[in-house]
Formats: sequence, C-alpha cells, structure tokens
Amino acid sequence: MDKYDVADTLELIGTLLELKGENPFRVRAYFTAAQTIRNTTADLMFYINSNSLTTLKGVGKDLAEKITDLAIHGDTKVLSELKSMFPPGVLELLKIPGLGPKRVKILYEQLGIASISELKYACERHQLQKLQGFGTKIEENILQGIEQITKSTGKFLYSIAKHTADILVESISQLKGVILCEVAGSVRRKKEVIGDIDILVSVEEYDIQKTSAEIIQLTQIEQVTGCGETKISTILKNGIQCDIRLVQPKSYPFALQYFTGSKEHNVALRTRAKAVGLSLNEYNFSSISKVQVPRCTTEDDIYKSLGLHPIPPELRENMGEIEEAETGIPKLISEQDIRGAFHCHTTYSDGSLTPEELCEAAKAKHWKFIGIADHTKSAAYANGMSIETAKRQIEHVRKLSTTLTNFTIFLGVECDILPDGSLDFPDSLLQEYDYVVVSIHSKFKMTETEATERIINALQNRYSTILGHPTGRLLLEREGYPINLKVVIDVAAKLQKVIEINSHPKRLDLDWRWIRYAKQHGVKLCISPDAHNAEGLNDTYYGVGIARKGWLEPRDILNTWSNTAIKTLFETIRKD
DNA sequence: GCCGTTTTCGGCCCGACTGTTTTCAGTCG
Repeated sequence: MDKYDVADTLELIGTLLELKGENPFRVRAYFTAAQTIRNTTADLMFYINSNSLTTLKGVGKDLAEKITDLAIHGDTKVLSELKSMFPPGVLELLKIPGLGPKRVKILYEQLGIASISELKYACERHQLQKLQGFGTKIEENILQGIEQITKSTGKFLYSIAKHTADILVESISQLKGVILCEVAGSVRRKKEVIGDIDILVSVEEYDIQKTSAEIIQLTQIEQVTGCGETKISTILKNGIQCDIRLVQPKSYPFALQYFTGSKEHNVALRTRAKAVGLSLNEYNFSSISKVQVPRCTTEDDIYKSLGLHPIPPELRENMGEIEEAETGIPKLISEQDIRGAFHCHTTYSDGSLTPEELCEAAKAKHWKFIGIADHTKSAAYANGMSIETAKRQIEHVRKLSTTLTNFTIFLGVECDILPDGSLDFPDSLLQEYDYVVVSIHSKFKMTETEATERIINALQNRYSTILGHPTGRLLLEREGYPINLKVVIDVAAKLQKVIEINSHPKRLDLDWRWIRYAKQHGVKLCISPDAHNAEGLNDTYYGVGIARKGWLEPRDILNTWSNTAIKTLFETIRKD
C-alpha cells in the first residue's frame, strides 16, 4: 500500500471502531494518524525502514506497527476483525446525511439494516419510528438523503479522476505497440465533476488485439465490464468507470476530438462542417459535396480545416466558443501563470506546515508570494487562533517576511462571520492584516434575508476583504446549490467585494455557471486553494481550470484586489 | 490510541442545530 491507501485504511478502521462504539478518543487517534500519514513529505517506506514512524505526530508504538503491517502486507489484524463484524453495506449507510455511527449501529443491530436499499424499504414502511430516538422527521430526512446520494453516485471530483487517469495513461503508454495514449472526455475538458474516464490509445491495426489483452491485465483495473474490438469498459480499483478506446494512428486526431466532447460542442462542430460540405465523425472527414477532404494529422488541423482557431478542451461546451474561434480564442491561464495563492493555512490553525515551510513549498513552485490566512477562534474544530495566538503569529510572520528576498508574504486571516453577522476578531486586530478572508462556517440553512444581513454586516465598510468559500459545501454532497450562493454574489455585487473561488478539491464550490453569473453582475473573483499542506498548493490550478470556463482572463484575476500592497505586487508581476 | 508529564494516567475542541423528548443525544463543520 502507498501512503494514501494506508491513510484511507486507517480512516476505515476509525470508522469501524466508531460503529463498534469504541472510545471516541481512540477513534480520533486513527483519523489524526491518517491525516499525518497523508501529509508526510517523505516516502512511507523511509519511515518504516529507518524505524522512525513514531516521530510523526499522532503515531505511537501501536499505530506504527499497524501502519507497517498495512504498508507491507496490505492488511492488519484489527482491520480484518472489524470487517467481519459489519457487512460492507453498513458503511454505505454512513454516507447518508444525518446518519452517523450511533444511528447506523442501532439500525443494524435492532432492525438488521445492512444496505441503503434495506434502509429505504424500512423508512417507507415507517419501521424506524419504533426505535428509541427515531421519529417521522428522521425517516423523511433519510429518504431525502438517499435520493440525494443516489443521484451523485458514480460522480467524482476532477482532482481525483485526473490523478487516476494520469496513472493509467502512464501504464498504457509503456505497453509495447502503443504509439500514443491520452485522456479524453470530461477529464480532458477539466470538468469539475466527472462521471467516467475516457482514455484513447493509438495502435496499429495488427497490434490492437494484443494491446487490448495487455490492458485488461493492468493492476489498476478491478473489473472488465465489456470488451469489444476497439472498446474496453472497465471499473477501476477506486470505483471509477473507465472506457478505453483503441484507434489506428490515422484516426487518432479525429477520435481525440470526438471523444473529448462535449456532445454539444461536437454537434455544433459537425453542423459547421456540414455547412462547408464536409461530414465529420470519430474517424475522419468525408466529402458530402465536391469539396476536397482536408488532411489532418493533429486535432488542431480539424479546427483549422473548418476556419477556426484551435479551441482548448476546457472551452468545448458550445457556449459560444465556436463563434469566438472564428477570430481568435483568449489565451487561457496556464499553471506557469500562477504566481502565488491566498487562503493557505499553517500550523497556527489546521495546516500542517509552519509559515517557514509554507514559504519554502511556494518557492519550490517558483511562486512569488504566498498569502497566509489561518482560522480564527470560533472555528474551534479547525484549531482557530485565539487573539493571543494571532498576535504571536503576526509578530512571527512579519519577522520572517524581513528575511526573504524576491518573495513576499501577505499575512491575512480567515475570519469567521458569526451567526449574528459580527466578525470573530475585533476590527482593531483585523487592521493588522494585509487582507481578511471572511467565511461562514456555521448555520448553513439560513433564509435569503438572514444570509444577506449576515454577510452585509460582516463586509460593510471593511476595505480589503474577501468573501471566503461562500457555499461551504461539497458539490457532490447536495443536489443543486446551497441557497446562499446567489445571495453571496448579489451582496458582493452591491458592496463591490471579491469572492474567492475555493479550489480545494474537496470543497469545489463554484462551477462556471455561477462564475458567469458573478461576471454578469460585475463581481470580481479570485482563485484560492484552501491549502493545508504543500500538496494543497497544487489545487490552485484546479481552480483555474474551473475559472477559465467562465471566460475569466488573467487580467480579471489580477484586477480583483483592492488592497494597495497586493495591487502593487500584481502590477510588478504583470510586467514580467 | 497518543501525548505530556505532576513518569502512570488524565485529558483529548466545541458550539450550533435538529429531532426527540421534556433534558438530551446525535450529527456536523
């Protein structure tokens, strides 16, 4: 097992212990250790070989043994014991909003419910009402929750799908006979939520059969659900459905264009081709009048043949990009354009790096600045800073700042907007910061009026504030969008404030429809990763991936800041 | 199950919300 598998397994053990009704602090120890393992920079085997696992925070003698077992053998005694106590379906029940380990335990032990379908059946027949602590409302909420998760089943966040696809593409590329291999579909278009992965492989006709046979043997594949001459349908180890298509080199550019989609973009493109006497499919162009068939060796050639500038996959949604491509396409932001990120946490709250380490991580990415924004005291679950800690941090970071050359630290704070609309820190302290991210972390089910009042109160007359990850919910967790989002954009428009697009892969808050809505209302947006470790900084780019779908150009992002210091920095960067 | 010591065991984040029950338990962030 690699460190991510080990971390996932430790969390699984923690969850099973919770179900068993174990001491909650013992449970927490597993989750803490999982987090630590996930955040380690060195390889897990390094700690094992050097016998230094116990130097990691939250890992003692006992967990060190279990981690070693998992890393080397892929299993540990306590795990198999726990697994034998609960059928796998019981764990599924925990995914239903409002159902935690205590209630799931009761449902399993008293009603024998061990799957979502059994739970649905029981709710519909009002069998839960017989249980102590359960009533009509809980039954209703569970049914609603089941409907919600059924809808999002089989959906994965972009970051997870991309990581999975990259590994598979690399494995396939190494097979003998494979000429080219790339990810297509919605992953290539950088959609924020992915249903399945499409992978395209270029092989000579005489190699197709042999290559297919080798692909289905790859370790990443859990199950082969279909295998024809040119298409293999699979389910990968992490549950993502993946279609692999094999095409001959001459068809590859056409297949890449076709399977990248979107469907709507392709329909529009074929319509355009037809208008000039050409028919376009996944294999080639053909002539439907007496037009000469253009030669295409790359995907770009296909667009050029139709009198268009090549359209980047991210924009292929038939949202006006084809018309735009007649004259030119705006240059999209690339990873190299990123110079820094705000909303990064350090060990002063719930981050795993010290300010010094965070700066080093940012410098390693050739960034020019970093914005630190740790939690304030009311975010107790995230180890929010007391006023005293905050003062200590300000002193520490300002001092660190003076030691750095060619690199700037902006010191901000992620300040909670409390339920009454006031801010968690007094204005006198907030003035000490370069910028303030104000975030809502509580009472999500507000009415529009309540939300508006709360946010307006928090933002009023405060100069350099950013409204932090305004929805505070996983995209996958809920059907539709939290009620507050429109409110947030409307308020930001009224008060001319910046909204942060939170690109932490687990909290992908906005999709391009809302970015467009914001843009229509003149609301400025910025990208931030909500990073808690060095790896988290990479998430900035995922946010850019989303943002570009809203036709956000670099200057939009660069212009989003009102704070003079930040603006000066951006002016400098722009000159580069 | 870990940590930090008062070195052998007590403390470990906490407040809000919801629903059930009538004072509290479970869930969530």
